[in-house]
Amino acid sequence: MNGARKIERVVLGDQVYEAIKERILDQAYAPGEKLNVDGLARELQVSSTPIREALARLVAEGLVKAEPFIGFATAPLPDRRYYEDVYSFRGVIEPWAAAQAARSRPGPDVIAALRDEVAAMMAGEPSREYRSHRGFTEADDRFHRIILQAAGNQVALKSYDDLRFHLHISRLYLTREQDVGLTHQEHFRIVDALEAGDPDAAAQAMRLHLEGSYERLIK
Amino acid sequence: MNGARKIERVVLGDQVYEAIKERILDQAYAPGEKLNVDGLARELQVSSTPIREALARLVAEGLVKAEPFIGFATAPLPDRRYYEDVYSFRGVIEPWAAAQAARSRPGPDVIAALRDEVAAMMAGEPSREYRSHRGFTEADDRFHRIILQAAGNQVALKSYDDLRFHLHISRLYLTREQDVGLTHQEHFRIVDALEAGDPDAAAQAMRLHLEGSYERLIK
DNA sequence: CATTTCAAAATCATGCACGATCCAAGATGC
DNA sequence: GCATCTTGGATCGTGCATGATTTTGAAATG
Repeated sequence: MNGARKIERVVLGDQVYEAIKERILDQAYAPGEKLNVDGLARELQVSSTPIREALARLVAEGLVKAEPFIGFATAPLPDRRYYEDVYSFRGVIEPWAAAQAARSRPGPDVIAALRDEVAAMMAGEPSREYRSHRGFTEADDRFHRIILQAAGNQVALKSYDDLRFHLHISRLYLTREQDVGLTHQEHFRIVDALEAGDPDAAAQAMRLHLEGSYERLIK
Repeated sequence: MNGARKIERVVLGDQVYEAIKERILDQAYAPGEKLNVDGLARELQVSSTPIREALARLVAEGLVKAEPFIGFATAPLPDRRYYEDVYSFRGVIEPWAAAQAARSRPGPDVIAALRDEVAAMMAGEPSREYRSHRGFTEADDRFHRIILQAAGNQVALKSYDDLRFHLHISRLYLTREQDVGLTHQEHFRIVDALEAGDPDAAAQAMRLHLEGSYERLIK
């Protein structure tokens, strides 16, 4: 027929979910801060049911913790050990994904999308202001996600998505000015290897990038 | 003070969650079957609120799909492509995890636990009956999980847990009598390599086991 | 006077019943 | 036979009741 636009049926719970999620990612709440259901209901002008549904979903995503008969609270800031584990895990998955992506000979659209994200990261003004940091980390996030997507393994992609939000929170705090240049170089090498369709080079470039990221994170 | 026993706080939503989850894993519902909220509420003698909360959690775990204003339904049976992706992913994570576990020199308690699970799989009578198949797959599941745990990476462990339920469903259907012996041999080799603390042998044994599992699954 | 104890009230999470809204299917009309 | 309308049934959201938790505040003790 035609490319009919889908009538987006809006469920209240979804909107509440997005609203609360954005607040958490924006650091509007301190880590571990208690989330009052009735209070959120009043603030967002809805009943408590959609709030609870949204919070339940956030619990499943790991952004919120729930204690029976006590309530919800934002997830505590992960400890150093957790970041170790995250980067070990990424150090296994992402080089493999980069190799898979290179093997599948990514089309020019994928390469262009990756270069766009790198450009977006470079376009961010060197500033300590919050917004630009957020733009940087979001572009970096999308960069890595595009590669996972190009690898064509939906299970790996989903497992990466589960980590994204946690990383996002930490990276908001930890992006440093002097490290930006190194990050760009590493990203360029990855894109080049993907464009060349060289699996080994792509895996190696990704490995170096993640090791570099981790070094910059923990120092 | 003392080793006070924890007062198990019972939230209705948790019990409903466990009840529905067990039903799904027991194949009480066909894949894709619609889940009526009011019906479940009547069956389980509770209101619709705990039902919806439980279903929301199951949606987040991927066992249930939700469509706005239409309702909940059990997740459709994954297609062949999905299993391909799962085993590719496991083929990356689990050999690495086995190597990590071997490197950390697992204690005799871990080795004993692994041998227990292998014994549990062998103890299952050769039968087509449902219960024994279930026992087999659950022991196999625990076997792999113990190794992920011994690797000491909580991120990898969580990502494996996300796959378990889906695998559980498929394996219920697909365990074959003549394949059991091969599985045992592969498991033994893995345990031996772990006990010897040989990372390369452990990774290789795990790789062979997963390749074998996949071959047996798709034929 | 400072500190602990204990009870009562306020606060909040949880569960339930009801009304509103929306989708699906059968009936009606042309 | 096809389009439209209506009815049935289910989902979604609200308000309220209940029970658990936490805090407040006053009395009692060292």
